[in-house]
Amino acid sequence: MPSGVRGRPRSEGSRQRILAATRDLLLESGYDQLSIAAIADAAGVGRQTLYRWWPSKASIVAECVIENVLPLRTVVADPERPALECLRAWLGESRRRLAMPDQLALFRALTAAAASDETARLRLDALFGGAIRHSLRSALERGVESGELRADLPIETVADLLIGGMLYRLVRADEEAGDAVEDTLKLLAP
Amino acid sequence: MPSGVRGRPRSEGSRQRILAATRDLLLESGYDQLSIAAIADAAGVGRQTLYRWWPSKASIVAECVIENVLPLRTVVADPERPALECLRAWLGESRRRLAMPDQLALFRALTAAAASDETARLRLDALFGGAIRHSLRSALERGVESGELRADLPIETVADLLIGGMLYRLVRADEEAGDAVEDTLKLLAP
Amino acid sequence: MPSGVRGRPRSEGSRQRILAATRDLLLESGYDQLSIAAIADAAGVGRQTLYRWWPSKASIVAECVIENVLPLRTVVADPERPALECLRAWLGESRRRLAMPDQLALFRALTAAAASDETARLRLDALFGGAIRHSLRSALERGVESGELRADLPIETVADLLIGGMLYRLVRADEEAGDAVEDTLKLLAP
Amino acid sequence: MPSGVRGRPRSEGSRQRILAATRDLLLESGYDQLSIAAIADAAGVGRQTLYRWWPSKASIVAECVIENVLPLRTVVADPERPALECLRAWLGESRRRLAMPDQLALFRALTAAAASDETARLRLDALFGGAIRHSLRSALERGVESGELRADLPIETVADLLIGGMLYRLVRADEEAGDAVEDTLKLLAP
DNA sequence: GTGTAATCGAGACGGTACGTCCAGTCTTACA
DNA sequence: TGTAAGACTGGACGTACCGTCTCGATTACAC
Repeated sequence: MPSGVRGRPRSEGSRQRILAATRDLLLESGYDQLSIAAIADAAGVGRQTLYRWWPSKASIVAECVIENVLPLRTVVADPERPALECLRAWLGESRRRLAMPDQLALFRALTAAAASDETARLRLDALFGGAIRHSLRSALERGVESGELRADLPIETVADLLIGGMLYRLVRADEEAGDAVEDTLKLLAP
Repeated sequence: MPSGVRGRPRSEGSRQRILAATRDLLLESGYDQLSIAAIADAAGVGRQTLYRWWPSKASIVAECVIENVLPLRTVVADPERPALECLRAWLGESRRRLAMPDQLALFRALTAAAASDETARLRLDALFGGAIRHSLRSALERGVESGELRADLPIETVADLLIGGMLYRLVRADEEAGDAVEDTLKLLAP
Repeated sequence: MPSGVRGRPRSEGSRQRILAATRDLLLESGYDQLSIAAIADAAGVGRQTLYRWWPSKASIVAECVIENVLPLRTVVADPERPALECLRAWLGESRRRLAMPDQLALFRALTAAAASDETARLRLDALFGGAIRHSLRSALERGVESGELRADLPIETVADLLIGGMLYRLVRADEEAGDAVEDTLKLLAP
Repeated sequence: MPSGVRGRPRSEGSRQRILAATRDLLLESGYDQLSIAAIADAAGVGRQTLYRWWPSKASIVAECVIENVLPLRTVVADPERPALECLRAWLGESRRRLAMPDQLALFRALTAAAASDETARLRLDALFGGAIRHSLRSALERGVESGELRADLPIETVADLLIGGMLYRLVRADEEAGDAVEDTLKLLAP
């Protein structure tokens, strides 16, 4: 019974080293300064190996995110805890992350990647529109059911607004004033 | 009494031609394809003139926005009309713009610029955090006063969420479902 | 047993085209007008290929000479003919060459290159101090042995003076008077 | 009755400062690195002032030589001393100068200027073909008259060879062996 | 074992854009 | 009018990457 695979197989070690090198360089110097040649050199890998497997710089970065190589473990709402508490935790934790220079730079890099490259946009949207939006949505639904949140809450729209609010902080230059977390929750309360 | 100004003054004509050329090229081919050399050539200007006055490509783009060279005339809430109507108009018009490929590409370019360049971030934030936020805030305030909106509305936070909601659409890959405009307004209603 | 050679080998064709293009441009417009970008364009070669293999414009010119790409085939003393006749031929031919505008411009370019660039100086000296000086020296030695020239002739010094005399003509502005060839030979006669 | 000269007269101070600055920069970094903008800045002079009075970089350098701003005081044969002694002094002193790195660099700069620029060639030839050649010629003539040198010495040709011998040392890369001074004199002896 | 085939590292290739430097000109205010 | 200052268009410089290509070497499967 013949196998369908001929020739030397793809090197998993190289792939891992490429993702690790991308992560390091991205955290060091940001998305714009990241070059494919530098990734290849840092990973000890031929340049063609990168071009063979990824169509663009942005998609390598996106794969780093998907593979959890980049420290982007998003706060996922815990289905056991009350909805309001979940949302408060997500809002607060997100804000804390964006106050850390490393994480801020990283998120900005991802935003730049998504804004300029179609492939990266698709992959990143799969993450944010998938994992994050789903967990937010479920927390909102639980809140509505339990009466913690307004009964007429437009779930989809609110989830979009919450994620957008995070995003807006990335491209803002100044610091935010006031207790945005509680203000946001007030909006959702009955 | 000697004047403090020596030497040939900066050419306003060159500056205008640079901004116009930047606008044209940006709308044609997008932010990533935009090169400083191409701007200089299209403007009939020496390359050094660009480097003399702007620190980066992104900041030229930002100045285009500030100077209203780019067609970004934001919908400013009309202080004569009812607040709710103003907000509805702003939300609807913003969504319509982002449905137009040209405008979408342009906004994405600006987002990429803001995400990757400090100078551009400062300039763009002055616009969005200035003109747009201010008009949204005043509309929200009028709405609270007139009773059209909830009395306990956290103005600042809501303005951030509304702008963020717009921004999130830029980096999303898929289409939005539902009547987001009315859903958003429902959130703010008493 | 692994070979020590890795990567794509240097393209001999590109090297040849670069030297040919340098020759053409040099004969057309002179050394000062010669630019690396123009060579690269004329040779249909990337600019980096030039910088990869040559440290300076002058050393490319020098390599042209070494490779006999430039029409510098020096008059080499024929060991069969009498020494005096050889020297007379070399002196006369050299003078005739420097009377031709093309050859004069070319020699001036080489002199400028040697005067301003260390690499070029080394390479050109290998030519003049090698081929030309060697042939002159052997002619002088034959002349001394056969009695055509003074027995006490300081060979090295005379060779230097003869080459120097040629060189001096390059940087002189006015025309030379008198029969310099015969005068020079008279100096060397017994 | 008004003078025939209108407007502000040429500033002699500026001219002096320009020549001084040219000398300093030339001795520092060589002819190729010398730029008109740098001269103007170092001299505290407007760039236009340079272009108004000199046609090229090389001609400024040439004027430095003519004005003895550059330390090129050539050994002029002393008419009181015996001819042979004069020539020996000139040959030795010239060789000593070319052994000093500063002087060598300076002479090379002048050679490069003469080889690449018509104006500089004319001006420098006026110096070497004027002052130096004249003094050499008169020393040779005295030597012939006094019997110190060969009676049939071709004065012009020998002067050319002596200057050329010096010149050749400029563009040579290696060191010279042997006692070239005495060898040269031997050639001229009866 | 002995092909056959695809991947690997390395690195040169033709190009594009960068940001700097300088050339030579032009336009101010001042002397 | 000459001068210092300094902005202007234009263009070469040398560097950094891009995406492609061409090597020898490696590593699997198929025969």
